[in-house]
Amino acid sequence: MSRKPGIRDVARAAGVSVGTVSKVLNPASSANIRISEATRGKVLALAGELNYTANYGATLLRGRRTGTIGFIANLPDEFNSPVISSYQMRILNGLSAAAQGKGYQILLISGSDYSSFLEIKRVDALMLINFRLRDNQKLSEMIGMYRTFNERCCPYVVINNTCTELPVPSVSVDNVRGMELTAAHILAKGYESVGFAGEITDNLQQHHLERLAALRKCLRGTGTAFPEELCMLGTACGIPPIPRTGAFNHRDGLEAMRRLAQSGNMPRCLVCGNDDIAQGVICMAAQLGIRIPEELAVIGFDDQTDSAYWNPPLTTVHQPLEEMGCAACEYLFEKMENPEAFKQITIKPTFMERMSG
Amino acid sequence: MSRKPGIRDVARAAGVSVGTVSKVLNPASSANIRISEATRGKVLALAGELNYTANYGATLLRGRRTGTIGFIANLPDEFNSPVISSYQMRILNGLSAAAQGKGYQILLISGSDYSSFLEIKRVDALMLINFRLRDNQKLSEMIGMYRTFNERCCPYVVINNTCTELPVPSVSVDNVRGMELTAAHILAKGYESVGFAGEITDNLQQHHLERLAALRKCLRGTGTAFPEELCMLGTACGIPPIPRTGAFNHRDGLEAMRRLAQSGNMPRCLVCGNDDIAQGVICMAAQLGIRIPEELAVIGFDDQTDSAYWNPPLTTVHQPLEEMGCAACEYLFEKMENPEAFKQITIKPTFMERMSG
DNA sequence: CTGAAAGCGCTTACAG
DNA sequence: CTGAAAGCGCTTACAG
Repeated sequence: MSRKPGIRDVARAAGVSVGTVSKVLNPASSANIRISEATRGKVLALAGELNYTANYGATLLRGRRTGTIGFIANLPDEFNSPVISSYQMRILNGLSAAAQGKGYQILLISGSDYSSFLEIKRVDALMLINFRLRDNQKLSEMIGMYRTFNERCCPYVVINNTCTELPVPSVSVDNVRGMELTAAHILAKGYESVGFAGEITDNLQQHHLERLAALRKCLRGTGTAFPEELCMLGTACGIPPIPRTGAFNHRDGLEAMRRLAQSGNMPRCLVCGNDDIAQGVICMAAQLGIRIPEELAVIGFDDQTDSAYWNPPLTTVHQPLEEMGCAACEYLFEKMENPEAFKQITIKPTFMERMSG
Repeated sequence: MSRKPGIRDVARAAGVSVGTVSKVLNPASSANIRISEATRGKVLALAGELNYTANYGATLLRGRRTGTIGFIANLPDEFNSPVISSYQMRILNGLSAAAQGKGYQILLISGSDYSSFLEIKRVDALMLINFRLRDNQKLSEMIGMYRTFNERCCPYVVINNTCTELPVPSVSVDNVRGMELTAAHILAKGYESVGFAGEITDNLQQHHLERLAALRKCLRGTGTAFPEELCMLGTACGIPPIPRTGAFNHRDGLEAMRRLAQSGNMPRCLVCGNDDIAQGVICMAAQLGIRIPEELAVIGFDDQTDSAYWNPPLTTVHQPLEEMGCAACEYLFEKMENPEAFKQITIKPTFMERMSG
């Protein structure tokens, strides 16, 4: 129950000054300072014996390294939920693995004033996941923050973002490439008609829009039918908006599938905005007695950790989120060394052909 | 690019002393101190204008609140992976929601020396997820740590743990209750024979063992067959151990199902140690042409966030992990107020009847 | 090679 | 009601 030992306890026990103890324990910052082996040994031994570890607050106040990276786990207000899903988790896992190697820990930041964490020196760097919605209420606020970060050379990085207003250090998946792979697969399989299932909501994620546009471009002139009425996303498709629950989209897939079946105009292949939607689609198809892949091919996007074990195993575009988290973390470390470093990293997805399409 | 303003900048701008600024900005700790409205207003205005926020290191060094809760995300060495899965994520989401209300953030701690984070005052409290394996190499180490924590009245809490050696503050799911609900369902459905699919490995999780034992007890004397040879877990079942990949168990389900089918001795109902295993089981059943639930009923445990959207939607025991994370967090807050507080909370699971069994 | 001392940016008794 | 001053536990020039 005794107080945790401080540096002066170690100093007293070793019969040296606190300054000497500090020098022994921080060899890096006192590289040009020589300490006798005898003293060093004594101090190290006593520090170990007393189980001494430096007070975090004092270290912070003097040094500059917090040893922590901030991870912004917030979802947009529209999502109406504090819950993070497997998408963020996979990025987090990549970040975590890279950070661990350098002795860094992750601070999960919630609340809106992210930038203050950097300012008050509670974290050394910031990783933000950007859910870009078609209509982003907070865009100007975010841009202001990015601008300040850029001016001050703050180490930050944004995952899956593109920002036309100013250059933002980022790690992003190549949506166009993902759709090229998907289109190539569709053509190889010879599916004669294609539909798309995205988020059924007014303010959907830009990613779904980008993927749809890229797929449309790839399929143009190939003879594959890809009509507007087979694209179930947004609100123009006639399905009432589906309230967001966290970062989950299963219900969007359920409803898209139901509507498609009702319409009697079913594509041969349904490309989904993400795996969640594909899961909803498959679930509803089973209820409706539509066989996958014999009657309907289903293709996802993301490749969640368990997509290979679905019934049927999902054919999908693998978004290497773990790698992306890892690459983002390495960029952050580089930026801490060299504040001028600026990168926009694009990661190529791969195509996972499995059973669903 | 100018330096971040400090308390003395605010003091200078407002024409008062730093002490006064501090008092204005920390009304709680200076409750019995009166400050004139004029001064207060001036200080507040200037602080806002300069965008002042207290330096974290200095605050820590003086105060005692770090405003952060440590979350131990480590998996046992056997898991051979730094990856956290949706199980931990759900607990984290519960913790996060509760912490947010009090302005606390979560520090994801990896590495082995958790206790030092508490000692050096880098976190105010610690939440540990305990993966209890049948043979826990680190048990004595953990017990030593728990003992120290208990002696010092440290705020810590363990999720899903029971420790016979000493009392540990905890939040745990009631496995027995979960199996009572499962058995009641089996009897109501009239399934004449039952099997069990758990982890196929030497050193499996205690939870699977407990659930199996509880189910056995519940089914005894009911006329429902529950023979040893239909229990696919551990290594006695004859399946070669399946290497762990993170916290995922899909392959265990795959193999259990394959073996059961090969043996020609298929139960009418297969209870699974968790949802991952159930997913593997369903996936393999589909490949083998075994219809669920007509030929084989499958029941899981956990109720993952997407289990309701599986094909078929999974009948499973809902483990309220979010609530558990939340309850654990509230206990932690209580413990910070009152170091003597000691709780062992048991949470009752509920049964989710869906389509798979 | 080692120690005494200043100071990081705050908070908090203690005076007035 | 406000200020001057000590001190939280370290690190780091600066002497010696």
